[in-house]
Amino acid sequence: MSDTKTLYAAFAAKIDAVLSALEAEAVLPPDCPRQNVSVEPPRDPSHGDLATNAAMVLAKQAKTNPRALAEKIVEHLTRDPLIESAEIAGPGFINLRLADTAWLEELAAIAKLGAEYGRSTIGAGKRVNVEYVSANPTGPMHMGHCRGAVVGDALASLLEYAGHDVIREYYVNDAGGQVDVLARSAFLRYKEALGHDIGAIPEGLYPGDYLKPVGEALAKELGDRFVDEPEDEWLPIFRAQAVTAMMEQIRADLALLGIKHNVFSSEAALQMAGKPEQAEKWLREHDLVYDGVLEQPKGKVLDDWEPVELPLFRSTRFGDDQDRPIRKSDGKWTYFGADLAYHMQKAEGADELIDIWGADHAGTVKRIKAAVAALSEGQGKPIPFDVKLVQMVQLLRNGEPAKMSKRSGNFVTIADMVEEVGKDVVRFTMLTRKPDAQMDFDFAKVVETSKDNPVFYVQYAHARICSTLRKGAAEGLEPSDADLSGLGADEMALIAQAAQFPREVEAAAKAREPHRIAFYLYDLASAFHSYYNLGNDDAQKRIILAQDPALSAARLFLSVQIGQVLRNGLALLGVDAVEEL
RNA sequence: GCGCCCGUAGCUCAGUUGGAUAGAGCAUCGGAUUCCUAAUCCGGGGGCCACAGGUUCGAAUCCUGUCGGGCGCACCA
Repeated sequence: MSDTKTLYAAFAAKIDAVLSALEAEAVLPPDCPRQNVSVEPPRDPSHGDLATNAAMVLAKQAKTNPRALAEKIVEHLTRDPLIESAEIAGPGFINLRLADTAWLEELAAIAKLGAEYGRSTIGAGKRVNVEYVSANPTGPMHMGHCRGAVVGDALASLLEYAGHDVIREYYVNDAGGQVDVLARSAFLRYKEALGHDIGAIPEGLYPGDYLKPVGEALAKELGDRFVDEPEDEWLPIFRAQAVTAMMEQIRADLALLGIKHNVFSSEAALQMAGKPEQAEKWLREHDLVYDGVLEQPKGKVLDDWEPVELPLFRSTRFGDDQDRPIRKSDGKWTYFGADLAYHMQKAEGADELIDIWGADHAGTVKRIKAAVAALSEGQGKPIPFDVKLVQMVQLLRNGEPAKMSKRSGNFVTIADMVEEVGKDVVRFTMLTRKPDAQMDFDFAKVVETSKDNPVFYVQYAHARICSTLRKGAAEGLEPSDADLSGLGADEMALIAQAAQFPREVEAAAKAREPHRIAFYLYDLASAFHSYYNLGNDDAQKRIILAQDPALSAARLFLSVQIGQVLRNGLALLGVDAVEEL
């Protein structure tokens, strides 16, 4: 698809071609490494539209100084009609200024590609499994899950847009002790629904009201026959029912944020299928699991410490502090033991794995990465595996930290949040900082100063474009590219900003950092607002000019394309591109 | 005590994976609406990129150490 190659990629290719020509002329030695050669828009716009460091990087190999080499490169570049000027600056940068036709070609590309403008093929043929949220099915989604959910969803969309085949997966922890606690809590609510006085919810059980409907449903379905039965009789039934109910709740909560997974994997099913046993067997055969006794951790006093022999994974071989148990002393799997088998299961259906975890699990990254590396390499299919940590969100309400513990039953749910400030605000805010830095989310502040929220700024730019088009149509002016000759420097600058979108998509996808798209959209919106406001100082610069229909049509055409890029970016973030505010 | 993450304007944060004179928003000061949405725009002031070394043509970015904040540290998930 060379005809749809985006502008920055095309110019990078041109410079590459020049370097090849110089190799042919023996100015450069053959096959000299070029991976450090960059072609990017310079930070300072006065340096031109594009800059390359090629001369500085390659001067040594050419056995000359950067400026001398730069002159040779410039000589070639100036032959290109799309390059208006090429100047050598500073220590040896080559600054290029592009001809208007180059920008107008890009504008045409946006018009032609529409929603596909920005889509990349860098991930073609790669199937990536992104696992995110994976909250325990013990209650509604709360703010502690929110950031990882939004970041994971946006990352999945971004990778898809960059050409990957993406699996959006949720791991359901329906096999551990927490879901037994859930079942016991549901049992109490069941008795309550049948008219028994249950008093206060005992310490250690989930006190939240959200289990009341679950208890009522159980009472309706099962009647009173389990009320006086021993736990063994009812626990599996109550557990299954409660987990199902919680997962329905969680799916509904995620839907409020516009999040949908396509695979839900059950930990219980994984264990039923004997996957952890298979993994253990293989690990033991390769001396990666052995029976041993852990030492008491230093720096922490444990009253109830007892040395026990457990099957341990040799994670210390991979830089971990301690070897890690894969089974508990009762013979059941630890979370880690099941999790490593789960990762092997995911690896069977993907070329690459990404997990989005909360930073409170940072301490477990080494062991799981070690296990995946050991198993996948040992089984002949080394698999790239990345754990992205999202840092804690400190949620404040009226200046006071809000509790976010499920056990307390006193938490701010995602449903509350979306109802109060809206999906778009929640999503955009979570994506307007890099995920590995802590953030404060002051509830009251977001509500009060919502007009200062960047999401409105970007949406306003889009809405403004829509309203301008409506206004134009009312005056009989329609966007058209029939005559773009009236477009000048102001318009070219705006196109240049839009033209960066494909680069940003690729850079963000490579770095697995969806927040970059949010910042880019802010910049693009800002460029459009500036452009729009030129018309306030100089009436000739307004988009709609009744006395000049050709120029109006061209400017409206430009506006349509800017709106398109805004829509494409907002779609990646899962934020609506509204037509009116 | 150990491991991981972070430290950039008064505040909240970006910084194109090592590039040129470090940028936005809020706050502050000063301007722009008989005119396409002023939820916007233009301009001023504000910096030892926590600190100290190192790597190189070049460091906020990479390495080492120190200080400060967060998270975690047996068979909980």
